[in-house]
Amino acid sequence: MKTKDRILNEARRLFNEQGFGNVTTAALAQAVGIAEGNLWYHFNNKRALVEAITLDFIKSANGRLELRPVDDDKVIDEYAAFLEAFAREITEYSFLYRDQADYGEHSAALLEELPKLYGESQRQFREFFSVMVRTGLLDWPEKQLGDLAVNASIILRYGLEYFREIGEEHPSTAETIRQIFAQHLTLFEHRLVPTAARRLRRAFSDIAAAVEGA
Amino acid sequence: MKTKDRILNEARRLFNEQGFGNVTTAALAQAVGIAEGNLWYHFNNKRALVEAITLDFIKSANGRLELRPVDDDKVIDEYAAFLEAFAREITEYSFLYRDQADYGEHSAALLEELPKLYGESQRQFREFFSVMVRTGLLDWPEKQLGDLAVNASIILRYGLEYFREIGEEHPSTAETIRQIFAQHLTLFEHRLVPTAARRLRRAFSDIAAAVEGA
DNA sequence: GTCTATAGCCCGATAGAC
DNA sequence: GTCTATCGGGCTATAGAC
Repeated sequence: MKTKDRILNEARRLFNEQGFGNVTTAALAQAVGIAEGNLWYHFNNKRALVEAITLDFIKSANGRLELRPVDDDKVIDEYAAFLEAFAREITEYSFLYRDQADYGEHSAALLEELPKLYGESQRQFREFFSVMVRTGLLDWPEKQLGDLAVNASIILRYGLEYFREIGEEHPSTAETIRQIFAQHLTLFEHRLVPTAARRLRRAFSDIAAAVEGA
Repeated sequence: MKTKDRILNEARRLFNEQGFGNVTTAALAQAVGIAEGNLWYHFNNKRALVEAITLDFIKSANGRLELRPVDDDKVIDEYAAFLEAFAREITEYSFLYRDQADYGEHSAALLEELPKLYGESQRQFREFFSVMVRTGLLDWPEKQLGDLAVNASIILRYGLEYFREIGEEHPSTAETIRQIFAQHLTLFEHRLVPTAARRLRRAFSDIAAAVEGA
């Protein structure tokens, strides 16, 4: 891999792990295995790292948004695949949201994209739920699917932080991911046909394993 | 107010607003209206500020935890009062959770207290829901009240951040508070008797107004 | 109890050799 | 494309006058 990409990967990893402000450029250079001055050959300043990672994030999010329900018979599997992509995205780019106060304003590219990303994301959740309702798997008033979509987003978006905060011991990240998926499922599991609920819970284990490998 | 208390209030306000790492002691001293060196007379170092604020937080949280349902006929009003206290606490001490990576380890006092605080907090939610179920206001399986309590905690704890992130324009903090209360209500509103739902929504407006004044 | 002056450190970033 | 050497600046914290 090119040095520039190694820097970006390591920066994203460290920012997520320790917070943007807590990662010194010296530590980043050391982690990459290059001299600190070499960073400034590839990027003008620390802020430019955020801009570059943001571009990757937008690409990743737009790819995830394309995961729509296409086959009614497989909506549960498709939903599970979508959740996996969503969880990956959240874990891989969490510092972009979390540390905004730290690195300052979002890049212009992200500011322009954000409202669309959030709006589309809500619509994406609603679409999956709609298909579940239409195929008789989920019993939920169409009018209230929007609220359910918001609640699901929040649980998935902040679940990792929540379980970290409450300090429960977890054997692995995979186990925590599985836990927030299970938690989001409790939002509507009581209105889901039992076979669908079981299939989702089974799918979550696979997702958790896949995310852990990342 | 004593200088020491003015420092603590201003520090908590600035930390919440800008993040612990982004508040320089020079800026804090200026905001309080004292010389920077004077800070180090009252506190040994920046970290000591966190310890002191933590003690206030523990006191506040333990006070909030005492809000239990006592009168079955007034459980909705009591629940609303509890939510108000919870929202205040979250907004007044949010940096303690959010910026932990920034200021390092929690104080020993908080580390010892945290598991109890979270456990009691879940029990508190469950108790209110239990009374609603017992008095026929809420139709929910007793077994699944724990999940509902977790979901409610997450929505209330991270709702402010979520609505800030998605960048929706809000006329005021009070309006956002009202919005996260309404959002958490959608978790169980469809199983709540209509009169109770209406009373809660009305109570939220009062809460929002009260929090705004803080 | 509050102030001024300043020490000492670490950070992000630059210059220039190779 | 990568390195070493170093700078200016902002930060936390100390010393000591008042």
